[in-house]
Amino acid sequence: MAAANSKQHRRALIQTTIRLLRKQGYAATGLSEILKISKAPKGSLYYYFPGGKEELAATAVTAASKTVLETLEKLEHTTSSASDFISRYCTLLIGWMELSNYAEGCPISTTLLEMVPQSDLINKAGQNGFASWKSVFIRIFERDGMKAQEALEKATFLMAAIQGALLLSRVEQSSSPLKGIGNQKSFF
Amino acid sequence: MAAANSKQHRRALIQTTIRLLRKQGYAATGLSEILKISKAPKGSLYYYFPGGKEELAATAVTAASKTVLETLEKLEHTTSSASDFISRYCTLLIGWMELSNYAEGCPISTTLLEMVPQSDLINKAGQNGFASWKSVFIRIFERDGMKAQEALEKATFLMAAIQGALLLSRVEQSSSPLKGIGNQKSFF
Amino acid sequence: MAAANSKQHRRALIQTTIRLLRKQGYAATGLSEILKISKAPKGSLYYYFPGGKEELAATAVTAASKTVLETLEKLEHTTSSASDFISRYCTLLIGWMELSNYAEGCPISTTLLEMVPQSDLINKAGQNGFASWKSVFIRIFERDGMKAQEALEKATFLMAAIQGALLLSRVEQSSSPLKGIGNQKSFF
Amino acid sequence: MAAANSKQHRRALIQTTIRLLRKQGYAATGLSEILKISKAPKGSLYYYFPGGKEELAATAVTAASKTVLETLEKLEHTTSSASDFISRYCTLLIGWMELSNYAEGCPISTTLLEMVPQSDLINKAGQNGFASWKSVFIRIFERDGMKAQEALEKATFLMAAIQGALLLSRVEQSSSPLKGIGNQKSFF
DNA sequence: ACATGCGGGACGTCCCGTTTAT
DNA sequence: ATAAACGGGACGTCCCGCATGT
Repeated sequence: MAAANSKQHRRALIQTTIRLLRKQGYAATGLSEILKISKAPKGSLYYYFPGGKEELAATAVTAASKTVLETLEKLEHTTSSASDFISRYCTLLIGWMELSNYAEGCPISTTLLEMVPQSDLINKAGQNGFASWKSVFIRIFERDGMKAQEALEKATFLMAAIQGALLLSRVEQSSSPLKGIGNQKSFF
Repeated sequence: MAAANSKQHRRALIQTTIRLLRKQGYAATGLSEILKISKAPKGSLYYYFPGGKEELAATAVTAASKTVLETLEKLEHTTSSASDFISRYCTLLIGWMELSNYAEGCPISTTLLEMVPQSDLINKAGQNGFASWKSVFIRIFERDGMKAQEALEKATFLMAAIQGALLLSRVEQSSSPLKGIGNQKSFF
Repeated sequence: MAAANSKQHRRALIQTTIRLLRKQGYAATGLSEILKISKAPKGSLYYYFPGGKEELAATAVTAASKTVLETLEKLEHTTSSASDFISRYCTLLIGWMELSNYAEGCPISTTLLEMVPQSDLINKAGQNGFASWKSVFIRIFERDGMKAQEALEKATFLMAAIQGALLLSRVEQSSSPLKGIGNQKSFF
Repeated sequence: MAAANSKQHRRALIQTTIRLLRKQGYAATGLSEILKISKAPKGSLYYYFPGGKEELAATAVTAASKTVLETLEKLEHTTSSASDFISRYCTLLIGWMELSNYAEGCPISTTLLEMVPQSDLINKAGQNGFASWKSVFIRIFERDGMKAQEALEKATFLMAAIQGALLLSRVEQSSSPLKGIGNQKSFF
């Protein structure tokens, strides 16, 4: 029954791509590797993503961003202060990093660093993703009574610190950079 | 006389690799591309770097790290407070980012994100590089009278913030994340 | 109402195929290219031509041959001598070649050279086409009072000369081979 | 011993390509097919022909042209009149066509028809080949006492007739078009 | 009758990173 | 210290089934 798993291949393709991009980045991830793991036929890939690897990757970046966004929003609704939000988010990240042996950090940053100068499509996807996360951060700070301008600055700063900590954490194989953010009183 | 430009080829190879890794990362950088730009003969590459691409890249990472370290040390000696150091460093980074149209951020982070799970050699080179930079940051904070433990934490945090800001800056094509760090009073 | 442009897609498919085969030959002409240009849906192709690409090409060869035949017959009826016929035909061909910048010669010879050893269908279509043209040539010579046997030989020779001249004309990007035939007194 | 068959692979590649181009044309001939038959490693192809398929094909066209040229020159030196030359050449061609079951005509015309509008390299190779053959034809006619201008015209005409006859011969699976040229008194 | 969505795998070409032999 | 030669795999995309509409 072909219709049954109609868009199943498409989904599998995207999910597999998200995983591989997170681990290896764009260039190191072969289409054939994606195909093998996702068990999707090559023809489907070309059918769903006529733009080939680039389009698939951009779609994966968008999808991964959305997943992160959902986590952030859930956290937004289950915490009451920015301080609480930050420390709980860091705890979450630390858990993931340790679980994956510091192999899986931000799902999109590797790909973005590689591809921003080379693919508008992926660049756009990344910008949108980052912007959507930042919106949550901004709301968090505003909820604490901060003014718009200051909240924006703090949010940007927080995003940078987290991204950087994930990067360092990966390279140093240690969660201490992330711990540093959780403890930091710097944001208030 | 081949001996004249004896190690010239080696140098050219490394410098070219640094440039390309910074822009495109590891996987996207072809050996043939390096060869063409550096004008080194193909045989030389394997003569100087028997470990092939991986060894060349690790060497490039180390060399690039050293260049950054020298910049940091120079800054260390021409500033008197951590606050001054940070703001001047950010100004420097902003200048470079704007000059390169946000294309050239940290010279090694892209490569590290790609290769840490796959190459011990490169991973080590990156860890050493990061550690050497961090040492400077620690000294900066200690010079301000901070205690060792606190200086370490601040230094780690600062590194994360800068790395993250460079990343965001590249993706968003804007220097505002870097500006945020310069203005931030968060480190004190 | 689908029936309105019922066979329109079929026609478009054939006409597009004729054009592409003339320019690029069989193998270089992709089904997807034909589909895109003709704006016919993929399903239609296999509905009208269950034999796929081969059948479509054979149909196109037949159709193109018929168009040429009609030109020849018109010329047959508007000229009175073989000599006149030949020179007017060459003038016609020269005009087309120059107009298309020597890109469009015989509409079927490229395809035939490629496919004769590989497709009976296309081979047959080509043989029929050539035979139909030759009939006109024969009649032309007989009209001049030539005997059947001699007319056949002259017709074959004339066909060869024209085909060869079109080929040379294409390669040399010059109409001089065709001019040579027009001036030739060789056929009498 | 790799050095022994140093350029052997190169030679094999070219010879195989000549054969396949003659039979199937350019587009239908796959690089992998060439590789398999010639038993040359894939890397060698790229090494000897950095321009890929196009360069290989152009080289093959040139080589094939030269072989034909040598045949023509040998014939030039073993015949005394143009008439003799033509009839002996046609006899030769007829023999080859019948031997190969009308599968192998002019070694380069199929490729040229396909590629002239698409590859300058191949176009040039073909033009040079054709020109070199024509030179022989011209000398043949001049040797008979013909004036330069007339010899040129006759030579062009003869080339066209032969090329066309080979084409027809292939399509009609019969050597009669070639026989027609041999018998023809048209050239004098 | 006609059209389409979706799927399937085979190659095609390019080029990469690497040894072997000077 | 370098040239010559190698083999593997990347990505693209091609031509073609079967389902399913309408």
